[in-house]
Amino acid sequence: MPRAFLVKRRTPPPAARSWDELPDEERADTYIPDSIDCILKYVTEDSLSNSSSGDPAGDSPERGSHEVTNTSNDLCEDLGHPENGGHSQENAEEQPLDLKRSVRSKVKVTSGTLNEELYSCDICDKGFRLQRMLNRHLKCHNQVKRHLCTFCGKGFNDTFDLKRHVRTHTGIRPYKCDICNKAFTQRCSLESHLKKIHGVQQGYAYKQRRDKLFVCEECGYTGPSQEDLYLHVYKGHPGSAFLKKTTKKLAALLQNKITSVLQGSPKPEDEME
DNA sequence: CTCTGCCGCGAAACCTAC
DNA sequence: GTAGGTTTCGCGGCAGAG
Repeated sequence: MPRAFLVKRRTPPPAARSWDELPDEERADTYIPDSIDCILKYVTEDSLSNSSSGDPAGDSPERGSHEVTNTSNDLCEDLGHPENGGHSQENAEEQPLDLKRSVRSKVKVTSGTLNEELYSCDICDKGFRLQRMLNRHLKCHNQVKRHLCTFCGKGFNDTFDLKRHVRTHTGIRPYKCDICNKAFTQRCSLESHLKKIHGVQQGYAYKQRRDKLFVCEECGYTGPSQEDLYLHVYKGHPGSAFLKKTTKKLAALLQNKITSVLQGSPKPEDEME
């Protein structure tokens, strides 16, 4: 197996990804990047303060994403400058590579009948069965990327795309091979690995949903249920945005169970306020 | 009903061994 | 240069929340 998969070297960030030097089996399930604070600080102080075209009203430091007005190409150009996006000179040399990625275009041929597609995109003529699908598709053509990576400044249209991307910075790899302990950031990577390396064929139908994996983006902990994850975050990361985002109804439901589990354990600090 | 988070699929890019 | 496995990400579809 090529060692590149154990020690990633493609795009080292300004602050070294020390966690990437660990073997997968050591970092797979619970992995806390110890330099995450310095990275966030670096980005916050250097890039955000210098981006005069930013969104000062909407950028809370606690937010995982930011409203941005960069175009994707503009963004790539900006990232080439150390003062805008936190890239070092070393990374600036790799910028052509990033640029290639950013302009990568995909021509995806979607199977299915076009006869029932009543809503078509004026820009690319792609057709959709539902208006809301067209509305969502139009975001793809929108130059404004709503969700900005706090590590590298790259923008995404989708929060999940950002969340998935951030794992490349944090080193969190929730999907672990039971056979060789190698870990992956995405499920399809694990399934591809299982199929090619171990010859394990997944027994799922096309597009069949797998069991949801509940991942703590703070440390990489994975739980079998939302309740389990909530309990983990509640105890281990009381200041996590995850707790704030959990709906009140669900939180109340989980809180009752957690209370019975903890049986009088002290509340987290921010809950005490 | 709309919005949005999450998911899987697919493909380009990447990396190392040979 | 090529092969083969991995990484990364764009995007359509689905489903739950509001």
